[in-house]
Amino acid sequence: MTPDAGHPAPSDLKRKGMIEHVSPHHWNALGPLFAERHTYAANTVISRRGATLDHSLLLLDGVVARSIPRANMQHSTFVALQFKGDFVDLHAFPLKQLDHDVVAVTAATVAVIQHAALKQLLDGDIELSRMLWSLTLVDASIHRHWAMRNSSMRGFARVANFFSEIDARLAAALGQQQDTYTIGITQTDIADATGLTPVHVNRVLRDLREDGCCAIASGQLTIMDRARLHRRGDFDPAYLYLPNSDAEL
Amino acid sequence: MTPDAGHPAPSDLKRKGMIEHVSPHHWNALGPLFAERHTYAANTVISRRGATLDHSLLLLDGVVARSIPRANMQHSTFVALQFKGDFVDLHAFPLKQLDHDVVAVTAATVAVIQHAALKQLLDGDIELSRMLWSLTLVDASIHRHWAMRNSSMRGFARVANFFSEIDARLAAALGQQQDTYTIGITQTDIADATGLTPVHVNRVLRDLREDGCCAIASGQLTIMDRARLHRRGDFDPAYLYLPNSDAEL
DNA sequence: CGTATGCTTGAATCACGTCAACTGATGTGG
DNA sequence: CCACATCAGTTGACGTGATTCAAGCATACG
Repeated sequence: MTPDAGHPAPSDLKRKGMIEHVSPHHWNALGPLFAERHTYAANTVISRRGATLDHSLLLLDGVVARSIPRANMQHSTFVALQFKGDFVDLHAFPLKQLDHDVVAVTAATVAVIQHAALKQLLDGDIELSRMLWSLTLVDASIHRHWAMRNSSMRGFARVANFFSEIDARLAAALGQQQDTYTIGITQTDIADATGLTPVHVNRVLRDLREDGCCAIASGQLTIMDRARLHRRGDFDPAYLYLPNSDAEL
Repeated sequence: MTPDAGHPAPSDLKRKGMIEHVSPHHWNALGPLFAERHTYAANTVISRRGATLDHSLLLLDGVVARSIPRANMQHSTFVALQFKGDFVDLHAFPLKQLDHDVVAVTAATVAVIQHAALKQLLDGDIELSRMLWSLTLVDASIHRHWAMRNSSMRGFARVANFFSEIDARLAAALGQQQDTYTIGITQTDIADATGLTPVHVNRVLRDLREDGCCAIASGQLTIMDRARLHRRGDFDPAYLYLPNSDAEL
């Protein structure tokens, strides 16, 4: 119960973003378990579908995608994007087996936690266990939203909604809303995430720009008119269960 | 540690389907907590998006959908389907707030567990907690697959893959693979689940029938050629993490 | 009976995919 | 340094998968 006492986490480990679902007190216990750091270049595979993992990753910087390769290969679909402060593959702790690839979309640095160490901590801490459970459930909620978005929204609204989500999540990760974010994703990445072709994404981006919603150039996302963007994308952030947010569902 | 001793669960509570992820031993403790039963008529709402729940449901019979209503209303998208043996909204235990509607697609009967009772049990049982965590993670894996399917597969393959999943999950729920299942869903339901229009679903169903894959009539799904269906739908069941399955990812 | 619901089909339209060519920026090796 | 390759982005022309609108036909039901 001693607040903010004990071993301080390494300086690069900020309790910012989705990880805030873990209370400061519990973070004191969890943070120090992230012993290693790793850096991956853009467009490299971090873990492969089917691999058995004995560790999980907390994303410190960059963008990581969970990607399901299609049978024909060549092309794969992103089923989730992770930003700083996100657990990338916490679900591998209970499940062990990955059902998707984990790839670094941009250069990315992660902190590694061994499942053995995590298990030891969680075995004695039912509250923290439930916080981490909740973290994976927020992921699931986002998955549901992605399924909805890519199933039932047309290109224009779809991409608008996608950028609305990125805006909201990056704002949470950085601690404040901004008008421009440096994310470094390409139009092909957006295509993989939205289920459109790169060519069509390009046209939709032009439409969004001309409509005054947002613009993206060389990996820089600029929100030109947030309210308008949300309207176009029919966006309601409730499903993100943002920490420190009093938004009602 | 006493195997299969203690309070027997009510006779309608079978440990069959996804709930098999809970070990028989733990099921002895969990089963009896499902005190009530409820029955819902087809096309009725069980819980609304945004509601705060103090209980969760185990589906005993029928089909239940998790549905995200679109802004225009009128139309909604299914982001998950639940069959017998599935927890419908276990994620409401840690999260409390629902991010989607829960609707009975066919007549459905559920068993109710109060979160208070569940918490009391889980606070003292870290193993069972982790099993239930895993259950929700399998849900998440299925969500990811739905996102992939509805994002990047064309109508024909999409519906073929959808039926492949239903086949595999119902086989697990019933304890054995069958060539025909009585599920009672309409073509409109299939449209909501696959992100196609009911008219197009109708045409795709004709194609699947004429191709010799499968047929669906008055709620009866008939698998005509499973291998062919899987090939057409590019189906690999690994993502379902089926209990008692030694399938590799 | 009439009305509602689910299924089926045709014709027109449109959103999106495909193919292809071209640009500009960056990088590399001879 | 230039020749060349590579990759992200852009745009045009064209084809097609899917939506939309519409009509018709069943079966079930009050």
